[in-house]
Amino acid sequence: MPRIIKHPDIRREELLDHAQALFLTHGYDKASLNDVIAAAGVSKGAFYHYFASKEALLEALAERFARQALAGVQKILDDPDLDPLGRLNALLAQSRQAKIETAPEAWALFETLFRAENLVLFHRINLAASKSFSPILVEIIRQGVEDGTFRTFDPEGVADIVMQFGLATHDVVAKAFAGGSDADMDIAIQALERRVRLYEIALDRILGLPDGSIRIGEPGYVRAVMTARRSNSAVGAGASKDRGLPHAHSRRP
Amino acid sequence: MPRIIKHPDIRREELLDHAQALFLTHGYDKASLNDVIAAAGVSKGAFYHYFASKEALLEALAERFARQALAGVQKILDDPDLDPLGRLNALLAQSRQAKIETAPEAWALFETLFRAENLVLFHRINLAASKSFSPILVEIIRQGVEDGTFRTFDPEGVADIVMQFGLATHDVVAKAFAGGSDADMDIAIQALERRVRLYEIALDRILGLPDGSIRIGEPGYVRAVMTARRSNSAVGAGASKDRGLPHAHSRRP
DNA sequence: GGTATAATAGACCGACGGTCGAATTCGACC
DNA sequence: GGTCGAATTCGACCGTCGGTCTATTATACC
Repeated sequence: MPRIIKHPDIRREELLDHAQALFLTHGYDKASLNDVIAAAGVSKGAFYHYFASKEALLEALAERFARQALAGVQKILDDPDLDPLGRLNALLAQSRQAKIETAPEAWALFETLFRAENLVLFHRINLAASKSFSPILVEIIRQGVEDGTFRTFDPEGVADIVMQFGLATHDVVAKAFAGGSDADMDIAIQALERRVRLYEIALDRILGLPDGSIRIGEPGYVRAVMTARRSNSAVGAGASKDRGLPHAHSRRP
Repeated sequence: MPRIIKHPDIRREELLDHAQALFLTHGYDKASLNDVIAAAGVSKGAFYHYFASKEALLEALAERFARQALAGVQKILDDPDLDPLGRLNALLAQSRQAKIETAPEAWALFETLFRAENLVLFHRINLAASKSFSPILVEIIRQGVEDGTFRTFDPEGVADIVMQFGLATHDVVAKAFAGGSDADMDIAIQALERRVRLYEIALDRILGLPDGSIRIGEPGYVRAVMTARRSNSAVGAGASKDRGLPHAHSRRP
């Protein structure tokens, strides 16, 4: 076996890239370390030179996600023309945008794999993301309270609720995909639109705003997301039961 | 090894009991099947006679939890004298009561173990519990909307939010315990009381009720819970780093 | 008492995450 | 350009894991 040496940062990023792809498509638990190093074309020793454990790899991946997410909203945070409500709305809109664009691998194999297997992965990502976003949201809400836009006594608590709603949306979408037929799909889409509207109004009221102030997404955006994904997965994944892991040996179900 | 035969239902419950204790104290992932069968005094063969897999054991455990929780609120559901708001409040009060009383093992070893390791376990329990409780909450809210007590267009969504708040409280409590010193503790308690009040008001407003209608817990209940737990754990668990699993062999960290 | 079936035991399996010492390459300094 | 220590890479190896399998014993029923 020829020995290949790359710049440490490159190797590390490569490992993260392949790990991300495998974790998203097959789940953290089911994608083995051997899968990851095989995909990355690297030996065990090399892997453990960069990461202390499989867990540490997960941690690093979650951090990278959070960092990217934070970078994605930097423009909104820096915009001096936005008032707190405008900033909050921009943030929510960006967050839904990110849900569509990032991690297309996950969406591609959504129906069979999403829920149970990616639990751990998403929890870690959300944990890291929350840690980054919580202070930002808190500051926005605090400013809004100060200038009289928002009325609440607990900015931290409201920030948590905002993030909860974000996660819950993700959950509900996942549940809808798990459903199945196209007829179910249509019902699910309507339920989701309704849910988004509910979250908007709930936030309005929690923040003491007139109904209709908070806008998570334009009407119809759920349908746009879901139909887009559906056609993607029809092309890429098909109905194959084969998980297609790069294993030398088969694995029992 | 002498051969012991017990009534099947007894064995099954015993296995669930020991699994529950081990899963709660050490986490689903870190408590191995060998740990479980050693604690229960049963062979591998016997275990796999009752459960198809470790995963199935987790599933059964979650279902048992959900069943017990449901039984715990049956009186509230059957009470014909309660109006929707009274029933919802009674349910929320009972839920917080249950959080204190059930699973004392978990509370006893809270600070070191709770969060990361029980992720999977709690997710399954919550999944099972949600499946049981969701229709109940939906029906209560639906009735409240019908008789004009509540004002919302999405009972299912509101029910989800109620359950989310329940989970979030659990999360926030966990985070507080992870803290440490008694000084932190006091700050954490105040933060929690504030959070509970926020959830109350948030639900009031989401349901279109006057502020102060929803009562999750009397003022001071958070402190009561946390100080009670603290003295328990001081007696039972101490500061030992030894995890005390019934292993024949040591396990690397 | 025989016999089918449920229950139990535990040796065994392949895969897993992780460790380790040896081998190779790189960068800095002379 | 030779030398040397650190960084990097390799892959055989380890103990444990969840799970399978065969054998054996208890139980229920005829």
